[in-house]
Amino acid sequence: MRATYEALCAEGYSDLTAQAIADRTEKSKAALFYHYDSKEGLLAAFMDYLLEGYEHRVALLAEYPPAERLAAFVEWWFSPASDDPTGYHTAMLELRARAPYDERFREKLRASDAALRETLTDILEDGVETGAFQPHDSEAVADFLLATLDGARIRRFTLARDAYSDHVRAGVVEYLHNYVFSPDTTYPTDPVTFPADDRLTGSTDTGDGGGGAPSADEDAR
Amino acid sequence: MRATYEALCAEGYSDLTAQAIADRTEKSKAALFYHYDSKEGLLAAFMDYLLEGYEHRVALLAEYPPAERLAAFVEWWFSPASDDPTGYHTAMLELRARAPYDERFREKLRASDAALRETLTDILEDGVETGAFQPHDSEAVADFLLATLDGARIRRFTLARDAYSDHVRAGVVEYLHNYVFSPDTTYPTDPVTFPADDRLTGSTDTGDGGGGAPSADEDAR
Amino acid sequence: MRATYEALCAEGYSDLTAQAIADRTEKSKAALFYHYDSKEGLLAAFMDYLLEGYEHRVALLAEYPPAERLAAFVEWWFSPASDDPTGYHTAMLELRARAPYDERFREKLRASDAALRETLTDILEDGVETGAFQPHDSEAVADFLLATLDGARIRRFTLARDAYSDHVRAGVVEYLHNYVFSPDTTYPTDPVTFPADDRLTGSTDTGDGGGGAPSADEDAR
Amino acid sequence: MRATYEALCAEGYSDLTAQAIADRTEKSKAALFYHYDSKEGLLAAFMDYLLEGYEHRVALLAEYPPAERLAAFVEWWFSPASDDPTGYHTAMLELRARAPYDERFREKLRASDAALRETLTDILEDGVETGAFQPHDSEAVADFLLATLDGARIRRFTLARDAYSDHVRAGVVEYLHNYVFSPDTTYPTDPVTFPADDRLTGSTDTGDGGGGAPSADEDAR
DNA sequence: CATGAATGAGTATTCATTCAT
DNA sequence: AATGAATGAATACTCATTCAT
Repeated sequence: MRATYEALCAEGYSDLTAQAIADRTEKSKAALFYHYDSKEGLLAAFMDYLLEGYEHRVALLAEYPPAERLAAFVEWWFSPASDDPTGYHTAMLELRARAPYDERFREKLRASDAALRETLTDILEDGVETGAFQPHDSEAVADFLLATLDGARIRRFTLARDAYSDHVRAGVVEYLHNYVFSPDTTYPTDPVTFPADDRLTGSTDTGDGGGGAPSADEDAR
Repeated sequence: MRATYEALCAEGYSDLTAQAIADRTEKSKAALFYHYDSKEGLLAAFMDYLLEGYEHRVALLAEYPPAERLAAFVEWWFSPASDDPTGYHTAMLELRARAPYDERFREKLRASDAALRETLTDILEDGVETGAFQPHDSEAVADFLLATLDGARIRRFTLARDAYSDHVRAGVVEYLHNYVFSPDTTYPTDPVTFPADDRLTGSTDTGDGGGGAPSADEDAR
Repeated sequence: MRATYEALCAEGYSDLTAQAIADRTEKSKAALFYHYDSKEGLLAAFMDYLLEGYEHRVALLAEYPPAERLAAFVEWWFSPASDDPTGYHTAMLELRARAPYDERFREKLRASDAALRETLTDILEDGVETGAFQPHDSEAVADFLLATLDGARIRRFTLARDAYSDHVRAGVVEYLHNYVFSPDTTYPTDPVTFPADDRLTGSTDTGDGGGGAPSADEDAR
Repeated sequence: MRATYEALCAEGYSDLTAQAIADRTEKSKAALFYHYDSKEGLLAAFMDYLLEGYEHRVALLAEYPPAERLAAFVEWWFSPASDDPTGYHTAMLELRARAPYDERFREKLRASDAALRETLTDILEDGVETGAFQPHDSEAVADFLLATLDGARIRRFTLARDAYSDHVRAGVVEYLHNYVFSPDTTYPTDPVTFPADDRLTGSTDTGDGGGGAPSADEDAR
């Protein structure tokens, strides 16, 4: 899985070869095909692996108050990828772009999207319950936020124009204050960091989160 | 160019072969390489072609009042692609995803993005001038809107979940009323249609707009 | 051996993989190589196994009168394979075709051929002794008959033209009457059935013959 | 076609690789796939090529009297292959053995078989007309003869026991005298040689026939 | 005995690109 | 300007065989 991750970052999806993955392993290319039925099968497994990781990481935030969690989630999309900024997200974008042609990927992508939406709606509903958020249609808000955050991230790394991000972040914060937060709730200036997937990053630790290379595609890695 | 468009729609970017393009031409594959230095060069030319088309089409809207133009622009992103919904957008997304690996594409993409932003800021500033819009930071608004619209479209066709779009559109309209429109401006219920690129669609004409398969990537086709 | 037989029927010789054989076993593929030095070695053993079976089955006919045995032998070649008509014979034909390239197979094939010829010459000589057959060169007759019968069977299943068989059978019967049978001997209308190899068929028994899927290649299975 | 022939002789069918064919060409392996859609397609074309050759060669015999032609045909099956005795026939046998698995081959094989049968029935009927042959069922005789001749040839080269051939030939001649020839017709001692396919043999010439490597499978090369 | 894991050496096929004509 | 033919370099996937356990 890790070799797959690294190869994906380095080569991108469409240039990804079985050899490139094997090269990042101690095993041979043939070993890959012994364990997975095909390159696609391997990638499907990889997507499952990412999703599992995402769900685990989200769970780590459960204790925090809704506003804090929401901010952590939002900031996560804007955080500069540490290791391989373009690499991973680009690869993931290619993968998303291939989904329409591949049944298997489409499913995985949907599952990841569902996970992201659920994360958001959970937070939003929690907030309403605790009174931190005003009553609202959590599904609608989640969809709007995801579109904006997803679009912002994609644009950031495909256009390599970090400047855009500030405008979008400001817009999002404003939106939240206007439609989501209760009058006395404010957007946390320095929220918890959304935990990174430390199975993929060279050496992370932390317990409170860690920086990592946050990001969430439909794949919600 | 048209053959390229069709091949791209039919095969997707990563499956696109020089042969597939030539097959949609009266000439041979070798002729492609006589006129373009490489497959990438051909695609770069195609992106230029799209951009030209976009600029021409935007110009057609110049006469309309700002609110009308803004609504036309917004709706354009949500319009269901008539001909080949997935095909074209998917291909374009793949292409965008490849940009980080290709200098040439990156440039084209930036140019397209600039064109889109300029379209928006032009409209926004026009609106402020005519009083239809309240004073605001047009660059910030443009960036926020583009992120949201782009994200919404990408998510629509990669996840094939049309439902999302309504939530996003509603959010955008709300946003416009809150931050852009003057108190007495309202979002046009049935705005002009953003003109389609009739060089690529079977046979369009119109002057007022035409239906077409609107869409605008960073590529602003 | 049985797994080998089944795999051979199902896959044909040239598509036969060690895995396919192992799959029809309770053991692993590696176990195959523990017991046999190579795939070819396994097949060589299989050919021995077939030959043994053949010899055992021929012995069961010893009691019958020569004309009866001869007819049983002849009819055997024309009998429609019950289970897997094409499968087995085809596989065997492939195997025979590979013989020229493999010393080991060639030997086995010769042994099988020798067994077949001996069966025939035994019958023919018995018949001369008992007076049922006229004096003749049993070796020559055996060779002629085997060529005809072998050719007929091969043509039947490679061309899938059952019609041919009747012409050949008629020709053979005529030949026998002319050159082999004594004036008062006639070709038995309903001779004993040549015994099938009940180690390979689902569950046969019989002593008097049994139906089975008779056939005899040079391999004389 | 010639490279295919040579590769087939040298490697056999199941070991036949595209590379092996290309190696016998001045072109590259890729060139093979430029001209043929697949290895199988190439072989299918090869079989057509053989059939064409066969038909052309048969035509060359048209002038000879029936008995002469019949003997030429019969002897052809017994003629020792000059160039590559085992090679070619073996390869063809493998190919025949693969036919049950391949629609395309099956068709070609049937066509070849039909050509062989027609050759025989034509000769037989001609003979009856000219009075050289007694009246008989030419289809039945053709089927019987083909089975015997085909079986004889297959057995000869898979068992490498030339001795058998004499017995079979004698049987065939006897059969012909008994069932086909008119009382005053005799089997020509030294008939015309069935023409070889000089497109495949290194350097043939002759006009009367030439020795070549006669043989006729269902493939009737 | 048995096996899960692993692999080296293939194999057909693809494709952007070239080039003689 | 155009092309049919050709190709080198890849690429996913296969398989008989090995081996540590």
